[in-house]
Amino acid sequence: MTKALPQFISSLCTFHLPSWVTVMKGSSRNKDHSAEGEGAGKRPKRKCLQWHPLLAKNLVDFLEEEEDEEEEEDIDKVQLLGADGLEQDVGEAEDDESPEQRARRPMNAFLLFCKRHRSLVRQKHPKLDNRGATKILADWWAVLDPEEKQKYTDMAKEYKDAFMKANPGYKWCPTTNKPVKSPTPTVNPRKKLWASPSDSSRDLPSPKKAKTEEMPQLNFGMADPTQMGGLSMLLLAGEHALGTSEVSSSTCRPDASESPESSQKSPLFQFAEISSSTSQPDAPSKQCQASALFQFAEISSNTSQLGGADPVKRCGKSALFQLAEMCLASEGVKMEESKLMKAKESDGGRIKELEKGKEEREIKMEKTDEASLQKEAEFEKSFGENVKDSKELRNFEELQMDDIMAIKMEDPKETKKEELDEDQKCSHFSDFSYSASSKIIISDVPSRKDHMCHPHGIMIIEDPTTLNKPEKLKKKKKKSKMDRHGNDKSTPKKSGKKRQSSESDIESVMYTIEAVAKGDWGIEKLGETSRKKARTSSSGKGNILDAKPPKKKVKSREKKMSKEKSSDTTKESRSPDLISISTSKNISGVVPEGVKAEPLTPTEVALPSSLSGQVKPEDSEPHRKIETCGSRKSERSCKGALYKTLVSEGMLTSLRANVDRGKRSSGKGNSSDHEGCWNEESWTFSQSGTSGSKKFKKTKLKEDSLLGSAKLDEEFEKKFNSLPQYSPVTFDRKCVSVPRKKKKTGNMSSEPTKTSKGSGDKWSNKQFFLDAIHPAEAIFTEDKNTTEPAYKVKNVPPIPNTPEPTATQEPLVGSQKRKARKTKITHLVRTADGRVSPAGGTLDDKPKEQLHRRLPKVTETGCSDECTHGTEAAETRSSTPEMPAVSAFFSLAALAEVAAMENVHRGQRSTPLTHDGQPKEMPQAPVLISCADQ
DNA sequence: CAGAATGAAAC
DNA sequence: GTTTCATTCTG
Repeated sequence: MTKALPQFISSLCTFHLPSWVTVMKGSSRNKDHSAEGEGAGKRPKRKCLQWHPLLAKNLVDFLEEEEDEEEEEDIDKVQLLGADGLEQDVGEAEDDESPEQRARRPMNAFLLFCKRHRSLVRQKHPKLDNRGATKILADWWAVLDPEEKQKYTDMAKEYKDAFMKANPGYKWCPTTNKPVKSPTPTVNPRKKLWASPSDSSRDLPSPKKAKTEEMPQLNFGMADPTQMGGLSMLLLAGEHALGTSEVSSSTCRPDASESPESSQKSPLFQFAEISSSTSQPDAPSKQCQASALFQFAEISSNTSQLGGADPVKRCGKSALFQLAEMCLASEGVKMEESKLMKAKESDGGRIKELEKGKEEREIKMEKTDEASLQKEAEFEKSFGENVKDSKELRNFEELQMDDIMAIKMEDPKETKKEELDEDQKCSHFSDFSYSASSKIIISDVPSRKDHMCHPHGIMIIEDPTTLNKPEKLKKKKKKSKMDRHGNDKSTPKKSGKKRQSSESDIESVMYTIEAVAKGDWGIEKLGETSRKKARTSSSGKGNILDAKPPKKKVKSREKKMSKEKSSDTTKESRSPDLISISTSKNISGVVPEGVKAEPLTPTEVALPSSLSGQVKPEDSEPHRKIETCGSRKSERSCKGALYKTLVSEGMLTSLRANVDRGKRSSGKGNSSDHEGCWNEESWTFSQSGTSGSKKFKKTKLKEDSLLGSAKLDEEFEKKFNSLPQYSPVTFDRKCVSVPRKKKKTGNMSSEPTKTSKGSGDKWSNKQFFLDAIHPAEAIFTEDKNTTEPAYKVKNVPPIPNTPEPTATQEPLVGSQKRKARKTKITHLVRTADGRVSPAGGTLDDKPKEQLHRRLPKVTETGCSDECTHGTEAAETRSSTPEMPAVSAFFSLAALAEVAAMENVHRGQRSTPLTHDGQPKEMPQAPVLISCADQ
């Protein structure tokens, strides 16, 4: 059972929203979903948070129920489930179910590495089975640069520490005692759940925890408020969501504020602490921890349980939640802004940016006031109505969510109507979104600097290289911006600043966005952007692509809104970027004058909506609806918007997931093109993470977006994502002579097959290709190919690794025996193939030496997605910087993916692989272009 | 479900 | 020193 459940869960996770949605509809069935979503038919994998016991449980419950009733009112079920799950999680957390739930022991460095690179390996060697892949991974690991390795080791340690904190009593494995899981512990003090705060809290006191060392360090106390940024943001968001009451005081963060010590600790720690600390307060604490799915469920359920639900909301991670918040955002905007301001200030955010942000804020504020007032009024009304309908929904968010859900549930008709409504909604949304965007911008800027906010963004925080980000952004947007600039210049105030420095670029972008936002907000000004969008969209052939982009935009906007509040999920992060991008694109693409403020008429506003609507026939009507938008419709529209957003997102997530999976599957099976493309993409995504900034990988993104999983989870993921991912090429290179064979492990005798396989692989192809190009140092070049630009730089930092490290590394420890044995053997083999290294001794000397050259991180390769942008991104690359821009990339990447997907479906693919190593880029690029330009 | 890998913990 | 188990999935 347990296993099955986990997979199931995992599958859900993968699908996330989409799956959810489907489920909602009733189609569902996990398995089926997997099939659908995955397309390739791969198994659902569970990426999500397997290790999260709670999640598992919840999910399971959730799933089960869904399965059972599926169609019925999801909400109800969800509620039930949610309630159960939550309660259990929270309350029971500890003993809880014991067996299955026991937290999984934290992964060690190698496992992390494997997790992160397995996909790559698989891509490279589609034919290999996991075992083979594992072997290769082991080879890579062996070759991996000490420094790089250290990263993983550190991460593992951190992870472990956090884990331990969360589950003080956790015992790894009772070696002999198998009962470890539930039984032994009787109550098991250790729940192992990351999230379960209660547990931790409880556990902490009593237990000494396995390792005192860790314990002492970690105090429950929260990090400093300032540093807490992210958390504070979350909290705020949550509060905001809840009642929006006076969060201001909370800025610092409600409960857990305490130990400053933790401040320095890694986010994971903090989260752990927080979670633990939170646990005490109440049930609410769980919220955070609750899995995204769970949250969703709850939300969908309407928050049937007010109390229980609340907590969840706070987390606000879930996309839905955020979306809901978006709607509410209008209200909260002011509040948030003030908060943000505080937070930012406290953080000591950027001066310039802050200033700008302030200015913007002010502007917003003004406009916002007006717009917000109206909107608020509408929303309130809608909410009120909804409340009635929905019953007891306290939170607007919940309400909205419910509505959405309900909508989905209700009927196709409804959906259609909603769609229509959406148009109206769109108009509203556009406004909101704009406002949101403006806010977002602000928040983003500071956030980057700060550390905080975005859950994912956190990663970014640390990196000082905010500059890089800007650069990336610049580059990415430059194109569009370039155009804009001309226009923008015309824009008032800030124009001067914008360009001046790289930062200025970002700023400029922001600016443009803001300007747009302003325009939107200020009805007076009218959304220039909206117009633009409309045009763009209109201009768009109305093709699917076109249609999607608009959606995305909408989403992004919405997300932005949400961000403000929650500033959480990766999605959000993306969305902002996307938004910005989209906006920029739009702007550029659209009329230059747009910026200039021409009053938008409602109709125009409608246009965007129409865009979205284009897909459907009803587009024409939007205008009318706009009029109606007033009360209910606004709400409905909102819902619809949310719904769409969700769907779209879900689509994205699913697409990504598919892509990921698809790569594998496809890779195996067929089209090299796709594979290449996908692979690269995946890389890219992963790559972005490398820098340490948070990059989102597809998977993670997926996860994040949908789940908004527990903070810890998120943190973990973020961190995990941040871990550098190396391109296979690198390894190959490192290994070069030796390596490949190694990989094959079987090598001589056994497995030529692998090699042969490898050759077959895309990668191999690429490599070959690369090799051809740059025989000697293909590696770097390879990267280049993929990403072209940046790699080198990274690589450059050559590290003089001396052979020593190798030797030093060698020190086998622990399981060394096995290792030694195996390794020796392996090595021998390897040596045989390539060079002979001392059989016994340092096996890897050679490889290591080679390795020493650092592996270029794959990071940027992903950029390729966006082609144009890609290069830019690559630039960012070099130092594993924070890659703030990454998010943007990501978003772009996501878009690209989607586009690619579509293209694929269409069959348009540009010739993929044919080109050098850029297969993926190629295809994507066109797509992007289309999207962007159009 | 076994199994490939590594690492860490618990015996 | 040995045994478990963590992740990932194919066969």
